[in-house]
Amino acid sequence: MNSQKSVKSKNFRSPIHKAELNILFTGNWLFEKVTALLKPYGISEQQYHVLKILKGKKGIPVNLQYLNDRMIYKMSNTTRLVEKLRLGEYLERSLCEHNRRMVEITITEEGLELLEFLDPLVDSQLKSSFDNLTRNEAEMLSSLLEKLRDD
Amino acid sequence: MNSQKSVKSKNFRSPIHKAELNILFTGNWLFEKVTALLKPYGISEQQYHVLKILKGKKGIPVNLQYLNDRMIYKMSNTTRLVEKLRLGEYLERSLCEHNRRMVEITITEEGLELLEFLDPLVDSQLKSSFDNLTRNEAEMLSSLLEKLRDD
DNA sequence: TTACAATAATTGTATATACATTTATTGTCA
DNA sequence: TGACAATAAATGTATATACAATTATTGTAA
Repeated sequence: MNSQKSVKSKNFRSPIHKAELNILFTGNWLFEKVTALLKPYGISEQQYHVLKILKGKKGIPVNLQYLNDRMIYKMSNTTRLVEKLRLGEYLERSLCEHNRRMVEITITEEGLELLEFLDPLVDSQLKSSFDNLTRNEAEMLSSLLEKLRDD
Repeated sequence: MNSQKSVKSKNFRSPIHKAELNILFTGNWLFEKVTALLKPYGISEQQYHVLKILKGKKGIPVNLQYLNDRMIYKMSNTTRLVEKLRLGEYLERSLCEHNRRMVEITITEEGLELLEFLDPLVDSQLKSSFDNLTRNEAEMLSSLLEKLRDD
């Protein structure tokens, strides 16, 4: 197995190389934790993320691009990912009447109920994952990462 | 397309949720950059990473577990990933005589030459990706991420 | 020494993902 | 209006990944 808790390499060529590996490792570390937590409920991290976005829209329909722009990983999955959630009846998808190239996606009551059950589990796991950081440190982490990605 | 440059959500439930998304987005953002850079040369980020590890060992053979422990993503790929690099003659794999359950993996001259060509490309891209951060900020980022993952 | 547990790697299989191509619809301008 | 570009989503296909099961080898204890 591969617990991914430490970056094993010791002698980095530069702080940049070290930071890069730390970001990649930590991202995967967090992703695996949430994935493992959701697995028994037959839902992937990506699917959970989509439901959260839909819930955030409070019933206002969104199209595929809107979801795709907010996904952590890439396009083309989104069509199939949404289809899987639809088969589970966690969301509904219909043609947009004003522009029939687009679809209108909304979360269902079942989807909201699933989130009501899953959210406390995910939140408490996330909280314990971040146990080592203060609120302030988490904020500093965010601002460094945002500064890094800034144009 | 999905440029992944910004975390779109504005109203986070907590600094922890915000930091989590920032880590995942930034990790993927960096991963995609390196992947795209390496793609024309027919080598994946993961394969590049394996070659870097082997080069770091300076000829001392390693087994699959050693590689796997240092990979960003998971096991079982490692066998096949190494096999692909072997087919490209970038590494050699042989049975360990002292313990024939294990394999001994070393980088070849071709592998080293490939790195000599790719490293400057990857390094300069990484440098420009981190252009927004000072050396100090990159170090702070690493220490925050290491503190986060710490047991 | 032999049976059985532990270890290292491989293989099978289902699912996920990336990328290019295609289909359907709408916008636009000659 | 009609031709063509642009847009939104779906589809085909190759590759990557996750996970379980299997194979081969070694360690160990009765």
